[in-house]
Formats: sequence, structure tokens, C-alpha cells
Amino acid sequence: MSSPSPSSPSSLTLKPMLDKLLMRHSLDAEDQAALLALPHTLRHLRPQELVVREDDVPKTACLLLSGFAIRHKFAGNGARQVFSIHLKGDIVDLHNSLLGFADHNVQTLTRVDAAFIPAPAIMDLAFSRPAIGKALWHDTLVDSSIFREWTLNVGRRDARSRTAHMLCEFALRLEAAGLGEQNEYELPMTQDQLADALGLTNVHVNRTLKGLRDEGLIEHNKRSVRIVDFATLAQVGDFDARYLHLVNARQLSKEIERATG
Amino acid sequence: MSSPSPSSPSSLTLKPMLDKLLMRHSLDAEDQAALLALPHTLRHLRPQELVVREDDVPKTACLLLSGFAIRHKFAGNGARQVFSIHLKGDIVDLHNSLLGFADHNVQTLTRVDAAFIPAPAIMDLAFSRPAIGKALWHDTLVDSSIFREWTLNVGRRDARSRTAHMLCEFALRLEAAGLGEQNEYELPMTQDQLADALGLTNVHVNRTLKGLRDEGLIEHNKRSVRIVDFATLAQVGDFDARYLHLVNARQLSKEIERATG
DNA sequence: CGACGATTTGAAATCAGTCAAGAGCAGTGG
DNA sequence: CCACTGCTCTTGACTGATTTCAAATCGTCG
Repeated sequence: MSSPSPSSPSSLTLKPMLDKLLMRHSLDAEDQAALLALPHTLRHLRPQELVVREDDVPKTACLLLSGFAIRHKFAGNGARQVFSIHLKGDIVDLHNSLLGFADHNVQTLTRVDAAFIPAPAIMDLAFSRPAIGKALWHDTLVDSSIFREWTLNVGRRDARSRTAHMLCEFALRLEAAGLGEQNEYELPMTQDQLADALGLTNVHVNRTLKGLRDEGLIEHNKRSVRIVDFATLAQVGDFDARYLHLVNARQLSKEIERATG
Repeated sequence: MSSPSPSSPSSLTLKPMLDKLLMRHSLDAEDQAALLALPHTLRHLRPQELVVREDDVPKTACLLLSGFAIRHKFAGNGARQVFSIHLKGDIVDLHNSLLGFADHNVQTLTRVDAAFIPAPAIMDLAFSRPAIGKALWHDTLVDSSIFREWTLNVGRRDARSRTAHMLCEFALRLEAAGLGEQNEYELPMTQDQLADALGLTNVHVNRTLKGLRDEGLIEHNKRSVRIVDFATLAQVGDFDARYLHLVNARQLSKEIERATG
């Protein structure tokens, strides 16, 4: 069984977190053991379940072991903005835990297996083992970088470019997590949710996707996305992977540059 | 002399950083002394000077001692998005220093006195003194919270609300730094720069400000802004100060709620 | 005074939103 | 097996907020 069950916690339950950290940082055997030994409780979450609600005072951090979740917040007019999407290995509310109270919501998109780790346990580890602390801090800063890129996306790119950009981001992040390929993956969001991430309406997202389809840049039915020509889509989306701070991002962006001239 | 000069570094040069951290965290005498003793070099910067350029590999973090700076990034179409504005006491590129390379630009708005602190010195302190580490980490997360709110602002509020929101944010942050009052302050940005922060055009910012003026919500000429009725402006701007994580933010938002019913 | 940048205003164009209705598809229960 | 329900996706016609393009005004500084 690849998906852990709440009834059978094991020493490898937290491995997705470790794998993700090891992509960017080197941790010695003791560091790794300490991370895997973090106390936690496992929970299954249903689709659309709120993990953290704005204003909550979270005492635990939520680590995703499978499935997808988003961060979002409502404006006073009822409109919602999605800030980021999270997947296996992401600690999804270290931000809220450390800030004292939640300034945004965290909600599942799909069914999720999650490990809830007491925030003090994480902090103790972060400051008793600097390599771990740096890795975790770094990860929260990568989140920041993605927030910034989304702001740029929403503020300064038109619908076509904006949508293409997001499809490219998903492609690389899903691939990096072993959940898809750069050119083909399952999108875990409805067009409504995509609209909330893009700062558009669902109607306009639909038309924009149709446009990209008609141009022959992507194919998609239901949630399955196939990127016919990644380099061109990246060009349309003004996509430069470096903001993702993936290990191979610089290399990727160079490849794309070479491919598109 | 309140503004330090490069030619006279003293043990209190870094005090603005300490003051800002002490607003949210308690640090004992040794922590405080260690922070003030951080090695640094002082530099005057001119208006519009780039502090960090996208792709740089910064080896130092830049602490603002006076003046204003912004973080921003250009889209491929030449449009620019401003992510945040920074002022006295802010460490303006801890993000970029820790991420390994800069994924965005940092640029002064005004003349600036800055202290450049070697990144390793900060990290050593952060992990040898957990109270300092938590305070610094926390600060980078507050930056994140502001990034998120700006994304919401740009993505889901109309021009009027969006502009009002930003004027409210500036009011509180400038006041918190002792650089103005909640109802009157000097805005350090041109309408062009404001437009880049709001995801609008300078023309539309101009019209929107005129609208707020005509409604009697604000008065402004040149860079000086007077907020005639903060509670109403906050309502128009859908502004809830909690995302700023100022010590008195919760209290503030309650006061506003009470005032506007 | 002249130059330059910032602000202001107008008119026309356009991108994206709104409103509304229909189609496709999955799950549920009779 | 089929009708029903609900949700997502799709499309059309219309509206409107914001952009674009252009030009005039204002203020500051040399």
C-alpha cells in the first residue's frame, strides 16, 4: 500500500516531507531520523474540507501525504482568491502556525491523507538542528516566491498568458513530486477553482482554455491536461521556472530558452 | 542626529531593526546586544537605485535605516508588478539571500541609508539564538502575509477598493514605524509606481484617486495624503488590518468594525 | 526661461465580466 | 433501467471597467 492509513503509522509515514526537503537540501542521517520521528497524528480529509480557517489559532502544522490542498482568502465582496496549490510533501500551514493566527484558509481539493505535527515539536527541531531549520525556513520562502509570481501573474499578464503560466507551473510541480509528467497530468481543480487562482471568472477561464486548445497548445478533457508544446506554452505564459526554486529549474529555463530561441 | 552616517557607525546603528523585532517579540539583553553587534557596512543609496537585481546571488542582507524601497519584478511584456514596499527597520532581502539567488528586484524609492549585513552572520545568529531566529523567520512570514493580501487585492478587488486598501495599509505601516499618522502621511510613491503596485495603469490610478477625493474620503496633493475618514476608507477598501500582524492589528480592526457598524 | 517628469483629462477601443441558458456526466434512488 | 438531481463545462449576447492613445497642465530644478 502506497497510501498510509491512520491505523498504521510507521516510521516512514513522514517520508514525503523528507523527500521534498532532500530535493533542495542535504540532511545527515540524524537529521533525517529526527524528522521522521516527529510526533504526529494521521487524518483522512474529504474533498473541500477546511484544514485551517482564517482566524484559527493553529497548534499543529499539516503535512500532506497524498492529495491536494489550496490556500485562499475571501474578499468582502464574496470573491475568493487562491494563493497557492499544495501537494504531497508540502507542509501546508507552517505559515499560519508560526504567525500565531491564521490570516487565510487552507482547504483540501481532493481526498487527502495528512499528518498533523505539533508546531512546537517542529520549532524545537528547527532550532536544535540548524540544517533542518534552514531547510524548513527555505521552504516557507519558496512559498513566498510562488506567491509573488502569482501576484505578477494576476496583476500584469492577460488571461491567455496568465492561464498558460499556471498550466506550466502545475506541470513542473506535479512532475517534481512524481505525480505527472511535464507534458501530461491530472489537474486537480475545477474551472471555478482555477478562476479563483487566476483572478478571472469561470466563464472566462473556460473561453481561455478553449482558446489555448484551438491554438493547438494544449489538449484537455475533464481534468486531464496534455501540453502539446511545452516550450511554446511557456513562451505564451511568460513562464520562467526559476521562481519555483526547483533543483533543475535553472536548467529547465535554459532548455526552454534554447527551444524557443 | 537621528539619521546615521556611513562615516560614523555606532553600536546603535542597527537599532531600527531591533525596534521592529521588539514590536512583535521579546528578546533578552544578550539577544539584543548580539543583534546590534552584527557586522555590517553602511551605504547611502540614491532614489531608484537597484539594491538587488533578479538573478543576483546576494551575499548580504539589506537593512533599511531610513527611506523607502520596493520589491518588484518585470513580466515579459515589460509591465512591472510591485510586491511590497519597505521602510525603516525592514530587512529587505532576507528572502533573496536565503533563497540562493534573487527571483525579484529590490529598488529604492527615495534616498536610503542602508546597512548591509553578511547573510552567514545573520544565519549563525538565527540558529545560535532561537529567539532571534524565530523573530526573523516570523518577519519573513509577515512579508508573505502581505504578499498574499496584495494578490487578493489585485485579483479580486476593483480599482476603487484596491486603491483604498493600499492607502489604508500605508497609513498603518507608516504609523507603526513612527513615520506618519494614521490619518496623514507622506506617500513615497509616484502614481506610476502606485499603478505598478495595484496592477492598474497610471491613468486609471489617477482617476481612481480623483474619485476618492471627490467622494471626500481623502485629500491629497503631491505626495501628501490625508485620510478624512479612516473607518469609511477601510470599509471601501475592504481593509482588515490583521494580515499586517501588527501588535495592535486585532484591536484596530475591532475599532474599525465598531465605527462602521 | 526651458526642460523634464508627474499629474490630469478626454475619447475610443478592448478585454473581461455579467447574465442566462443549455449540454454533458456522475451518482442516487425508485 | 431510467428518471432525477446536482455539478461542471460550454456558449451566446450584452455590459462595463479598465486600457490605450493623445494632449494639455502643473511643478520643480537648473
